[in-house]
Order: sequence, then C-alpha cells, then structure tokens
Amino acid sequence: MKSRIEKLLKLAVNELAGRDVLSDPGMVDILVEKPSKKEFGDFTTNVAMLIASAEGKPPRDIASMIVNTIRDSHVDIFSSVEIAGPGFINFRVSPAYWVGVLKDILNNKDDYGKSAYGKGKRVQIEFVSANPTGPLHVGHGRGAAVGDTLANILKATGFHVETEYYINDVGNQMNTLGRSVFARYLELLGRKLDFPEDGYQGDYIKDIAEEIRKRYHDDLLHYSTDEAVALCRDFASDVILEGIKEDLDLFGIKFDRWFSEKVLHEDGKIQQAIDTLASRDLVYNSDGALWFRSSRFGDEKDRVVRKRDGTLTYFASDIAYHMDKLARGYDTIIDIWGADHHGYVSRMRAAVKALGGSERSFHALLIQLVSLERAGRPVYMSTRKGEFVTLREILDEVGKDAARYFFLMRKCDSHLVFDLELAKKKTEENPVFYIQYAHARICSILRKASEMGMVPDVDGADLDYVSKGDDLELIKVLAGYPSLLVSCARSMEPHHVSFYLLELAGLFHRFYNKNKVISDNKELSLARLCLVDAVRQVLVSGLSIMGIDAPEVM
RNA sequence: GCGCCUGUAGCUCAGUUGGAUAGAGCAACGGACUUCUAAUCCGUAGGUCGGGCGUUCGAGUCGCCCCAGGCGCGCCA
Repeated sequence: MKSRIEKLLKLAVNELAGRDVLSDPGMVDILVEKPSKKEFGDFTTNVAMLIASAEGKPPRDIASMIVNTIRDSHVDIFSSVEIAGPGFINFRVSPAYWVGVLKDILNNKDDYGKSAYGKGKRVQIEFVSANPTGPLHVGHGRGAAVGDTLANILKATGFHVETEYYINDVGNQMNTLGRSVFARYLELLGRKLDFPEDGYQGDYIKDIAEEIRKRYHDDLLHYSTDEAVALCRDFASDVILEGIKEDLDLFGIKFDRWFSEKVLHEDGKIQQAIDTLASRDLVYNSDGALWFRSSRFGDEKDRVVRKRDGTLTYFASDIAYHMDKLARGYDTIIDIWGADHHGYVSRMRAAVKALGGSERSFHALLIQLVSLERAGRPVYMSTRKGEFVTLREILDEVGKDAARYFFLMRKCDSHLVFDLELAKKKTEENPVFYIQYAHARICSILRKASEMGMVPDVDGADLDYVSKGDDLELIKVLAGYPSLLVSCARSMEPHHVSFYLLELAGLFHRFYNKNKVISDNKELSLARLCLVDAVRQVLVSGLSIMGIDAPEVM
C-alpha cells in the first residue's frame, strides 16, 4: 500500500514538472509514512513541504497541486485525500481496499508478507563464529538470534541468503586449549603440572580431559609434549565444536556453511591474499614485519599481516576469508560481531575495499553485551574464571522461545538486560508469552467454530462486515506487515518484528475482550473468523521469522 | 588523550530521508469473569527527550561543546 501511494505521488510530481510548474522532480525522495495520529488518516507524506523548501514556494500551494493531480488520475482506493497542517497530504484508504487486503492475506497464506524487495540479490551473513575453545555463552546467543532472524527477514523480502559460521580453529588460543586440556589430563593421572597461566578454567576442560583419559588411558605420557598437546587440542576442538552445534540446534539454528580457518591455511589461501595485495603494492616491510596499507582505505593506520617472527596475524586470515567471500560473488556481505570488536570494523572494511569490494557491499553489525538478571538482581559473569553463563543454561532454564524473543527485543547495538525470571513468567508481563497466548486464543476460537460447523472461508464470507471499527483496526495493522519486513531488511534491524508482534497481539486481546467472534449473527461470525484467522496467520509468520513456536493450546 | 556505542516516564525500551499535541510494555493506583482461554481487558497517573549553544518555517532526530555509563585504541585472539 505504502509503495503504491509512493508511485502515485511520483507520477503526480513528474506530471507537475512536465507542465513546468516545478523545476526538478528528481531532487526529493518521496516517502509515505504512517501519521502520528489516527485522525490524520491512514498514510501521510511531506513531499509538498520538501518541494516547497527546494522551490521556495508555499507548501500548501504545492500540496494542492499534487492533490488535484492525484484526483484527476481517478484512483479509487482513497476515501479522502486532504491537505493539513503546514502542508502534509493525508490519505484515507477506502474500506473496500482494506477488505481486499484481508482477502489477500487469506489467499496468500504463508506467503503473505513476502516481497520481491531484494530482487534476488545474494547476501552472505556470517554470525556466532565463536572460537571452539569453550561452549557458547549468552552473548553468542544474542548474536545467533539476531543473525538467524535477519537471515529469515532477508529471505522473506526476496534476497538469496547464505548463512555461515567461521571457525577460528587455528592459532594461539587453540594451543592454549590443548595445553589446558593436557594439564587436566596429567592431573587425572596423578601427575602434577602447573596449569597454564592463560589456560581455560571451565569444568568442561576437565570433562574433555576425562574423555581423553578413557580413550587413550595413559598413552599420552609416552608422547612428546608437543604431540600430546596437539592431540588434546584437536580432540578438544572437535568435542567443543560438536557441543556448539548441538546448542545451536537446540536454539533452532542451522548454518548453510561451516568455514574452517585451518582450511584457509592448508589451501594456501592466506598467502594468496597477501600476494594479491602485494601485486597491487598494498603491503610493505617495516620493522621486520609485513604491513597492509589499510590507511589508504579509510583505516586509522596500517596493520600488520605478518609478524616479525614470521607468523601471520589473525587479521591476515580475515583478509583471506573475506577475499574468499568476495570471490563467491555476493552482492552484500554481513558480519555480525560482538561490540568489543568495533575497533576491527574499519580495518576489515579497508581490506574488503582493497580487494575490490564496494563500499556498500560490506556491513558489520555489532552486538552489544547482554547482562543477566534474576528478578531484578544481577547475575555476575566472569569469563576469566570460567564462570560464564552458557547459552545452554539459558535454554535449559527459559526455553528456546523466550530466549530468542528476549535477544531480539532490543536494537542490537544497545545493552540488553535479560531477566531470567521474567522470561519464565506465564503472564502478560512476559511479552513472548503474551504473543503466544494471543495465538492460542485464536486457535481456541477456531476450534470452537469448527465444532459448530463454521470454518474461515474467504469466498464464503461477506467481509464487508469487518470493514469498520475494531475489526478494521486489526486489518490495518495486518496490512502493515509486508512493509514492516521490508523496513527491517533495509535497516538490517530485526528487533522491529518483536515490537510489531506485541502490538498485533495487544490489539487482538483488546478486540477479543470487547467483541465476540462467534455470535448469533452468522454473517458477522463468518467474517470475523476470517479476520482472526488472518491475525493468526501473521502471528505465525512473524514468530516463525524470529524462530519462535506458535502453540495452539496453552 | 583519540575513536565508537548508549543516555527519552519510577523500570526496560520504541520513535524509519528533520514534520503535526513525544509513544509502548512493565511497575503503581482504581475497576471488569453467568463469557469464544480473566495466562486477558478497561481506566488513572506519569516527561526540562543527559545539559548548553547553533542550523531552519519546524530538532528526540542534524552540527559543535560539555556531562555520565560502556567498549575499543597490540607485531593479542
């Protein structure tokens, strides 16, 4: 609807320009939005004011010319088009149009809300990408929920999406993992060895050591330390990665691709990336290290890719990894990182640009910290001591649905306070419960109707019965669903879906308390069954985009 | 010191290229079950949009300067 009005406005503005009333029609973006007050109508635009300030003419005059042009085009979807305030043009859409929307929803079923906005462009989205040195914690959970939901939104709006998890399975932290596990292994065999200073402290390290002891008994004592550490490292990495996959599975997340950093090394891709940069004179030697001229591409300073000791930096792998992504020909690359990596964004963007990616093809979304509370009291976490709260613990305590909803109820770059008690509550205080309850209520109504021999039937019902009052309010919110998804896709902000569903559920609960769906009025009942079925459909659709179940009975 | 993010009702937060009298949920207070699920709903109250200056017809939104909190500024990952 919104885009339809935008097209009409564009035609009108172009026509005025053709009649020399206006000079340059292309200079303003036409934007239609929802007015701040219901009294102002269903849609509004400020184009007249924008043109007026560009042309130096009175806004209301421009507005009236636009309105007359639209009236002349004999479009019958409006019940009124008015000029208001300083020069807004307000549109009120006719009831017949809204009824058409309702039919559209019911006929399109699960496809309602989907659009071709993305035009099939290929988007690659990488998220979680936690090192296989320990289980996923709460922060990874937020990144996972945001990434997966964004992927779903982009799919629904016509993008071709691929999701990917990058495994940092090489480097110092992996050796530290190996040494930590080996130390615990020796401990199990009664040998005392100093635990590495920077070692991983969690109990899961001990569990892994125990598994190694069960399988290899004391064999490792006969290995060289390097061999033993390497075995522990690889064993632990495999076990932990399996655990991560299990956790993600419980969280409802499947990746299209798991990309190993180790493979990049083995295939010589990192050297290739450096060679590529070198061939463009974008690296140089200094102080015995090899530097990438990232400052030429907007970074604050140049960055080292090969250290003086000959080893490669983490950044070098990332350059190679992103070169690989670019080679795969995506139109857009989205990386989702923890907010503590924000210092990394400009150098990564520089690398992408240096490798031929466009300014707009690379996006880094930063996920702010999650702090946990239990009924208002903070739950403290310390990764260093291994006392972090894992994603698994959250899932075990509050369940997948609540966890996913809570992770998505804030803009991703604001801090999130996750209250575990609230997430478990079965009352209206808990938004995810409130939304699911609305869905279950509708299912209950549909069951009852079905027992009475009534089913929602678009063609059999006279939908004019629901084209006014509270019924119409529901249709209007349902009608906004497709453009909501487009707006989420454009801004890459999935959190709006959670707000939308809360609004829709609230509107339904109010409707329910005020109006009977099944009543003595058979015609009205049949029409309202269609209406609530449409609400149910959109609730299911929105929840499924967020990866949340829609129970039929609660 | 430099950079990024955040600052909106008691709490947690929305607010889409600058637009009409700044919104929601929770908490608080007062009400509604002979009912398709009261696990819900209705009503009341709640604000110097961190502060200041500026840009303009118009600023929560843009610019500059302060204040507060978080994070980042390695040949660490």
